[in-house]
Amino acid sequence: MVTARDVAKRAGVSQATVSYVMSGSRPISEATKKRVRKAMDELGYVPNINARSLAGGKVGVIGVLVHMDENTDLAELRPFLVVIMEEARKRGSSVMLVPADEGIEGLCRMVRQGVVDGVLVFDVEWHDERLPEIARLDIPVVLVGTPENAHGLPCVDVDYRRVAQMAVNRLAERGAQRMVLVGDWGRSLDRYAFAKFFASESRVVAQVLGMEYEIFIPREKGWRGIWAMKDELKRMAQCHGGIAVRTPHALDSLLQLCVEMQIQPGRDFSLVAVYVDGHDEELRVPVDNVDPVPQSVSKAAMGLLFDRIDGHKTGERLLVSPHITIRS
Amino acid sequence: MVTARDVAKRAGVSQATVSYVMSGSRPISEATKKRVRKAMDELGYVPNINARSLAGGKVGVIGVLVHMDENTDLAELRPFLVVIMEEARKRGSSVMLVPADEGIEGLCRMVRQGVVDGVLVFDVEWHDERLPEIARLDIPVVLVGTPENAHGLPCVDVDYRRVAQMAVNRLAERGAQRMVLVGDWGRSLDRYAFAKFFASESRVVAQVLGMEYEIFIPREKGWRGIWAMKDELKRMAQCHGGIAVRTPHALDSLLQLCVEMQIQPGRDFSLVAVYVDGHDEELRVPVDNVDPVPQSVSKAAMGLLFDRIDGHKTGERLLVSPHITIRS
DNA sequence: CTGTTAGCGCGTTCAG
DNA sequence: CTGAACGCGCTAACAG
Repeated sequence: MVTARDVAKRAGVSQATVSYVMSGSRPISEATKKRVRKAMDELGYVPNINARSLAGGKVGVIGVLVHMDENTDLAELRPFLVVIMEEARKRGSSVMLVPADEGIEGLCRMVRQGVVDGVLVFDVEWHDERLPEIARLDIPVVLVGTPENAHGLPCVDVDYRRVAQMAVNRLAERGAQRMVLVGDWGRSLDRYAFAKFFASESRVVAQVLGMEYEIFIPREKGWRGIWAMKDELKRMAQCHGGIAVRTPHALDSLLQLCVEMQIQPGRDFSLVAVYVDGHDEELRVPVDNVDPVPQSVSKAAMGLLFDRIDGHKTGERLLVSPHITIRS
Repeated sequence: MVTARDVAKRAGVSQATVSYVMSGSRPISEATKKRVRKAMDELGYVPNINARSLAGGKVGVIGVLVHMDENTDLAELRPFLVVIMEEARKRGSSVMLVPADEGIEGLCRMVRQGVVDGVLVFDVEWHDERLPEIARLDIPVVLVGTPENAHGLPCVDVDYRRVAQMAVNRLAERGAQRMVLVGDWGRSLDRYAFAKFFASESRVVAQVLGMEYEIFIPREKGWRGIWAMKDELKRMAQCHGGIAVRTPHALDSLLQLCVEMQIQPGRDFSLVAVYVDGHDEELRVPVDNVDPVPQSVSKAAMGLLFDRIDGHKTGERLLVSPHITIRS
């Protein structure tokens, strides 16, 4: 293993100088900097992360706390993860997945072991019992999502109110007098802020616009849950109502149901769904969508996290604007 | 931070003794062991991973090299990841995702930095140019997949030949005289061993059983690619042929096409798909499936990896048996 | 501007 | 069976 001492020897400086060249925490003359850099290159030097962290430096690892059980859809996590890893790499860090299913002991252990510089917390619930403990951890943390009480932790989320507004407005534009919101199986509306406020805000907007408003929560997982919407769908087709779908899975099933019932979204009723741009390629028909911009959300979250890690206490709360695409 | 020295002080022993109690690398009397353990619990002691690794121990981190770009389906990775993290946790390790899209420099850096004890390599291609370099890394590595030349690295994979045999046999059982293999968009058949051998072996089996054999590779992503099978599907319904589908995505689209064309799988033609048990809940109709048992594969891979990490050089190659479920 | 030195927390000798 | 002492590679405070 090539150590900093080897580099120092080769560059004819002290080992500490090598360290300062890397961290920049002390002014070093251009000449020596260049010599040291050259020596590093020639020897293929890579600083040992463990030694660095032991001596009080950064580890270069970001922890990402996520659910990983059978019911979670890792596909939804993908756009977040892609950006997170990209941003991490830009700053010379790596990403570590921390499963959240067995409580946060794992997280606590990792933090106390000194494996991570900071943590991004996903799947933050509206009433999230983990937060007090996480807040006590005393390392940089950013929540992705919105809890009722953040316990002083910074949050980043998509502006769920605007998501709802955009969706409902679109249905109204298309002339719907009546709308149904299709939720997600197995998750109570009150569990996550996004679902909660999407529902409440869309109800408000619908009311303001004089639309009838209904919520449909599938009682079963997958296709069967949506199948139960059959009658509702027929009704929507008769009155040319509007349907707002909150998850890609539900949308897929709904579209299948439409084919089966020979009902055509866009013609027989209006349809808006919340899904990430790009998912439309999987769809058989164009469906207007509000993109919850996971890329922007995670980018913002990483920005905040690295600010914290670097010692700057910046903003506490960030709401990212979604955007809508008309495809029908 | 609670250190081993603190524990030692409280237990009335030396720091070294604490270390020995943990590693078991030297016999310690039951009495002192108990005292030390108690002190650890009372203080909430967690050994510092960085110090441990610096002193020559393990880091407790497993790297997982995966593709993370727009085209990869993270959902397919989930069953693997779930088991990997479970197995890692059982052995007191954590899991680190290493993106493979920008080459393996990232991996090399991490290994030399000493961040990981071992690496699991996913998305191993048949001709994989990364392998020589990975082999030179000189840390425990296990490949998940099958390359033409493993460069001495151990591999774990599902027995793709048996997958093909099971699928084709099932179609034959159902009386199909003609079969079509539906592949995956955007990936050449020769890129991954699984696709390659699934195709070649199913062709062989079909031939032996006297079936006509055809391969269909979608030319476009998502729904549109499968749409092009329209005529073929009609033909299959006429002669009651069989279709074997290699990916869940293609299966979903195919089922939609069936609804649209009022063709019923199981009645009008026979259908077998490769998908993980559990995905059937998302399906509108029951479809026989060969489960490529990602759980078993990753469990085996982790077993091999930890053997390597612990210094035992065990088996070089492991093929895990798939299993078929008749649902129609 | 640079060199010297003292730890960081743990594993592992070597004396007892 | 135990305890003191050394060193892993690096950062940061202290001296020039």
